[in-house]
Amino acid sequence: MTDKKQVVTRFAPSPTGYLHIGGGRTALFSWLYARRNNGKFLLRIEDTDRERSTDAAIEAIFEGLRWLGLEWDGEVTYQFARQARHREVAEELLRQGKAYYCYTSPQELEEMREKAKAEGRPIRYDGRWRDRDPSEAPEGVKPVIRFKSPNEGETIVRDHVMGDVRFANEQLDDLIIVRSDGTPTYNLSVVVDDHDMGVTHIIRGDDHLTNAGRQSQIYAAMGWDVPEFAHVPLIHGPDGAKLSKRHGALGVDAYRDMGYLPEAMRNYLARLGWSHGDDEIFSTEQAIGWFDLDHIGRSPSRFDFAKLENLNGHYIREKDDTALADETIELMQRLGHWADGGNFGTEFRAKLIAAMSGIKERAKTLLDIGKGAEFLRAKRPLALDANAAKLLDADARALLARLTPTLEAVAGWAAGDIEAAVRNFAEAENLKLGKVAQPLRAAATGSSVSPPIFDVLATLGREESLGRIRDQAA
RNA sequence: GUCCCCAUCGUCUAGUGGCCCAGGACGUCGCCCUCUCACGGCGAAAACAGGGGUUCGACUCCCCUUGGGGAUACCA
Repeated sequence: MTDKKQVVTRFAPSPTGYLHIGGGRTALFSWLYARRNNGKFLLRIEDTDRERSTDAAIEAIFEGLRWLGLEWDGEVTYQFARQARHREVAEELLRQGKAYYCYTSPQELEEMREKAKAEGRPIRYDGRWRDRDPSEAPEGVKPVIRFKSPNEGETIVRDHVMGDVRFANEQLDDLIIVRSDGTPTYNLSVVVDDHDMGVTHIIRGDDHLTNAGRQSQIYAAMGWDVPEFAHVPLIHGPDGAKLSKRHGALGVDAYRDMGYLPEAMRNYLARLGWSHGDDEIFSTEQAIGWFDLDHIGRSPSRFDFAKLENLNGHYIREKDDTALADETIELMQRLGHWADGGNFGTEFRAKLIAAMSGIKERAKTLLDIGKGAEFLRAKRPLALDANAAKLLDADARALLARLTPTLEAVAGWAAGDIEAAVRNFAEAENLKLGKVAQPLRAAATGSSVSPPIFDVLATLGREESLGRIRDQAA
């Protein structure tokens, strides 16, 4: 017990679609656990289903992990490429009498299931070839190889999340480890790969919990050490049903496109199903320092956008203005929202950065920042939204006309200069500041909502500001 | 059908027999701040699924019921 092996975790997605949020979280947990223990975090692509695996999906998985900031160690392992090794193990099992050829046809299997179902008996293979002599093999039938699993006793999966899970061995039938076409199946491949890769801790979705029992038996048959297991409950949708593609399960790329920050995603995902006391907001470094398997919850959780948004808003407010500006421009352009030929030159970027502290204060996502920055891109004469139009009634326009000379006379154009002038004006007119500020805001931004109006005017610049105000004055 | 897992506010969760007539966070609702909206501050409503045990004492341990979820493939 003294020579503790280095911790090795892995993330093993099958490339049949984008990297969904549940996968992202398991990857995060595995990554955190490896980093926490100065171990390695490996990536294995389970591409043995040749029909459904695609290169695009593999790329999406890489992209998703990179965006989440989950760098894996070493080379990526492709399971399909290791077929020969998997078959080798199957043959070893065969040699040791721990596996056997089974000539049962799919039709027979089907009948077996029908019958079992009709009689209300458990649906599983009856082991008809388990002890039969190979000489009885029918002509021309390509056999599968089945694992000879113990019939008596029980298999215990010691799970860090679920505790000890016991399976009666009679429940576990002899599973196929090599198909009739000679290709190995999942349960064999995972065991061989995890063993060969030196994986010490398997952290994965709890839909694999029953597999863990079967896999434990294979480890035992080969005389290999069984790794530590941690089966994490799945994430459900807002309606409580399993988060699936039909249920609006989204790829991590979708979250990026919605303007969420990776640091916020990491924080949110870490907190979803895992806890460190009452801590809600913590950095990735803290998560690495704190992460453990014992505080992963056992019950499934639901994905809550409202909380993610709140967290994202927090990280946006914390983030550097320049970085935020650049990321927003990148996102808006990639999404085609700002592809209208509007200026994205250094001038716009500078204005965006200057206005950022005010804009990010009221943004929950990068998309919100984009929206909040519209007033910087707007061209005269400004289009007014409904609220702004309502604000700019005849009285307000007259007020702006009276205000204009005051503004023209402002010496500097810093927010403080403008504010002082406007406050004096309001006082002279015997008006509350709001009565002047709102029409001003409507004229300057075309909206009833914006960052503090004097900041807005300052970043807009003297000429542009006065122009916009004159446009609405009457 | 069979097997396995789960069950605290609407949601994420703290809680590992007495510190809990249950704490935090998001959301919701008030109030304050205020040039709008936000941010921020203060406050409120809001939960131990039900029933049996065990115990001097159960949110915490055991059993049952109910309700969710997962697995039962020559998919992974």
